[in-house]
Amino acid sequence: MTRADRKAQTRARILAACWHLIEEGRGLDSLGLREVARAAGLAAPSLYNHFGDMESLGVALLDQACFRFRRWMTEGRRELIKASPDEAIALVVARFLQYLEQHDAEFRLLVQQRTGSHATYRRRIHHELHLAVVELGDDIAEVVGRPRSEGDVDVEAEAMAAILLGFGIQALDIDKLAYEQLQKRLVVQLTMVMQGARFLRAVQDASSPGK
Amino acid sequence: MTRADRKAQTRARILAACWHLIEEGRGLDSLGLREVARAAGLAAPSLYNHFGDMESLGVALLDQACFRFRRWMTEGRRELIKASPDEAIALVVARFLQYLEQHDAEFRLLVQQRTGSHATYRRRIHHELHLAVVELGDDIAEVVGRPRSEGDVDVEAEAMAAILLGFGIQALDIDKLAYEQLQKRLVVQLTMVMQGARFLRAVQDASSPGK
DNA sequence: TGTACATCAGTGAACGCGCGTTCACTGATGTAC
DNA sequence: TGTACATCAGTGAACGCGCGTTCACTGATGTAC
Repeated sequence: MTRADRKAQTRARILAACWHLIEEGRGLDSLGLREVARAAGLAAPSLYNHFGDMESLGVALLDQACFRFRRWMTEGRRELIKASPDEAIALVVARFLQYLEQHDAEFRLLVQQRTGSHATYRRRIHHELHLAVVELGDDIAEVVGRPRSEGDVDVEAEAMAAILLGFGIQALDIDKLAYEQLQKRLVVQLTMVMQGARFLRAVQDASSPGK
Repeated sequence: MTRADRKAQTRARILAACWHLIEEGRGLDSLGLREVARAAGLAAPSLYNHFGDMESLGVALLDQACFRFRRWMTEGRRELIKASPDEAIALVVARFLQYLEQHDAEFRLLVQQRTGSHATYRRRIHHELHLAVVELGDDIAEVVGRPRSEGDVDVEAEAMAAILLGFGIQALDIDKLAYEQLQKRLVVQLTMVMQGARFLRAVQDASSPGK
């Protein structure tokens, strides 16, 4: 095993140690250098061989979280675009719920830092969420069989994303019973957006007929 | 001026100093005891005459923020319940935008701590937001002229609240131009929810006719 | 293949600093008689 | 109203602690000849 391999391995061990701490409920802001080093089985100064400072460690963690989130949501796209509108909502919800169950620490980190004190982190997350919204908009355009004219599907996708995020944030703090009730409401709320968007498109078509 | 008055005054000065720091972009987690004392013109240990520890200072700040938010949103209710559905959305949006412009530091604190590491803070904020959602649900029930049966207006209100909060969070980080574009989308998104909810009520009435 | 040298991941000790909190004390305000 | 005492908001000094970061150093790995 080459030296570069060992280094990459140590770096991965550091990040894994961070995720372990985060899964125990810690936030990015409260992760201490020595604490991370200890959890990774290293002396404190060794971290500087892998990250210039604590901030770039934070960036690395957020990049991981963003990447995994988007990959997770895009992996379901193939089934999505074949579905009917109602099925599509069920698919998106199911996929998102799975994500929350399997990656709740990452999700918590994302929504925490989305409103955190660190502008660099915030911007990165906003950017990634925006990309996710656009992709969801693409899928909606497919499902309803429309070209994505004037970005109006993005408006619909953004509303759905806000509802999904709001649900996820609430889900971080509730027990299983409340969770299942909330879940039913989530589907209803997304259906409201979908039906409302359909209504608005119909109104728009009526006012400017013949394309 | 009595001694109790002086004490209350000092307490208010401490809280005001905190808000001043928060308005400069600071978060609750990074507010230091000495820093707050300095900003309030006090020696550090004096804070302990007013707050048992830093956590209860945080609670006091969040209580202020929650109280002002709810008061702000409920003060507009009188006009709201006389409005038509479309007017109602415009009124809610206008009121919320005013709140954001005039209390953006408080709003930032609320959404930060809603997902923060401090469970006490989170629960308090969830509770207050839930009350605000219920009140919005009451107003919706008035506007659409329905009894609030089975809490379905709450589902609608919750969706709208999620969209409003999502907007507010994005608004914390964008320039004026993007803000105005986002604002138009906000109205459209809330309209989607409203129309979608109306559609779902119609479906429900059709499937169980005669009450 | 063997040797001399360069690289560099990891280390232990130390830096200055601010953290939240405690303590004994001061002195003005309030209270009892 | 005057006096003796109690209360208590505010203070300066000190507590132990962990923070992020720097530095000179070690020793194994990699490289050039």
